[in-house]
Amino acid sequence: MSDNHKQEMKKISTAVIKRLPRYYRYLGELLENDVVRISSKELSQRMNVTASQIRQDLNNFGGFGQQGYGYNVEFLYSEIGKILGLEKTYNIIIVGSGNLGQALANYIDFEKRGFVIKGLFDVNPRLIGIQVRGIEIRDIDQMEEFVKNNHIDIAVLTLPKQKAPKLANDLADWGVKGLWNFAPIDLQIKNDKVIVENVHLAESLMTLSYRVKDQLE
Amino acid sequence: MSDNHKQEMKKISTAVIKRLPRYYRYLGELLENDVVRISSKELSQRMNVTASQIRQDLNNFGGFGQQGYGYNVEFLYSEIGKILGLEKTYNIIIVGSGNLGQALANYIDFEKRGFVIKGLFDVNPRLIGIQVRGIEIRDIDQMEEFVKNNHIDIAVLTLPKQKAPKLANDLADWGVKGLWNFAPIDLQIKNDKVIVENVHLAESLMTLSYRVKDQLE
DNA sequence: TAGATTGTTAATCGATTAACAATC
DNA sequence: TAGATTGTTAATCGATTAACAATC
Repeated sequence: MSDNHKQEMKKISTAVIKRLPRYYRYLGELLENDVVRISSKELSQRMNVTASQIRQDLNNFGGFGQQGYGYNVEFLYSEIGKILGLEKTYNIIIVGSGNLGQALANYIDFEKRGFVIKGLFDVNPRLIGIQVRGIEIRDIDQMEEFVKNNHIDIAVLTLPKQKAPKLANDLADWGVKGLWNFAPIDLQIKNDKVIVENVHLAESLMTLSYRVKDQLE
Repeated sequence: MSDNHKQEMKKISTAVIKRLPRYYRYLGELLENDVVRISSKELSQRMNVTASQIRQDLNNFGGFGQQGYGYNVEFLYSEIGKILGLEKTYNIIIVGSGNLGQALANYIDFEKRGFVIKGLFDVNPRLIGIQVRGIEIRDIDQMEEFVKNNHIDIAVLTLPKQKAPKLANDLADWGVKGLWNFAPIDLQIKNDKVIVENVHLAESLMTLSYRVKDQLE
């Protein structure tokens, strides 16, 4: 409890939070390779960051290591998992069941981490009724009832940008806590408790072209 | 030329570069709405950033505005497009034609920006031969020849992480300049001229769960 | 105990914001 | 010309790195 309190006191910067999943990934790989302990120095060399940064980042959340020894891989992996909220289960719907929505629905890995896809929705009559991973694509008209009855925590928005703002606000009103937004737009949600995480693929590709353009023959 | 020189002198920070596509998006929307001019102040209010930051960011690349007037929307849009390399054409292949690869292949928007999908590849015999947007999925064995003959600039990696490191290095050897990597791994390419842009979807979802977890009932 | 390595404070570096002279 | 707004320098803020005492 007091630890939790501490967390809420000194606001963790987004820079730190965005590095946590990468630590988690490296620790998972070490775990798979039966590595028992690792020092910040060795991890920093593998990850190409400074040992200082690793220690600073972790100490935002508590002291997970031991002087003279380093960090126990299994313990640290599990602790970072908890920090990231991966010990919980999230009920998810996918809003927009086109190619990208279906691709995400098929990502088995998400389910492993506790993200459970409860429903898929679309407006397109040709998609409605189709099953993806055993889940039927439903008419978006049924979404309000579905969200309210199935305790949906997160909605994945894989739909055209025109439809995103209205639906995002509706979903927030219906009690959804997080939006994973793939539409190329900045959502303004009236309910300011709702968390939005954006994946702007087009923007990612543009930063690539920025760096590639001078290499072209 | 001297402008170009200037650019190469003072290294532009990645923070700036990652903001450019967002400016580009907002300017594109203004353009669609026939807005002719905009001041850094008004743009800053719409985008929820400081006017100072906008002016600083832009002045890394030159003076695109005019005192007392602001910025001409069409001109600035076009200039940022050039900075991002969007006036060029990039030949692309998609390596791994599962759900995500096919979803990206179907993204019409990329083609609009000059990213032209030339080929799709996979190891799975059940996928080979299928057409996506009129492009046949080929056996990955044919990829080397294809890359060398078709002047491929960018490869999209939508394949399992086990296969990514070897193929990434092969592609670099065959002359590919950029890798848009969706595999959950940090690629180490021997040829250090090759640019890697990562889209780690699982990590994005984890930063969402980090922020959502305390909101759960 | 001696050596290793953390947790944490202090120093540095870089990015953001503020201010304002230049100028359209 | 007067008002508006840029481009740019200076000030502030925050994030990263270095250093080291604490301690396993």
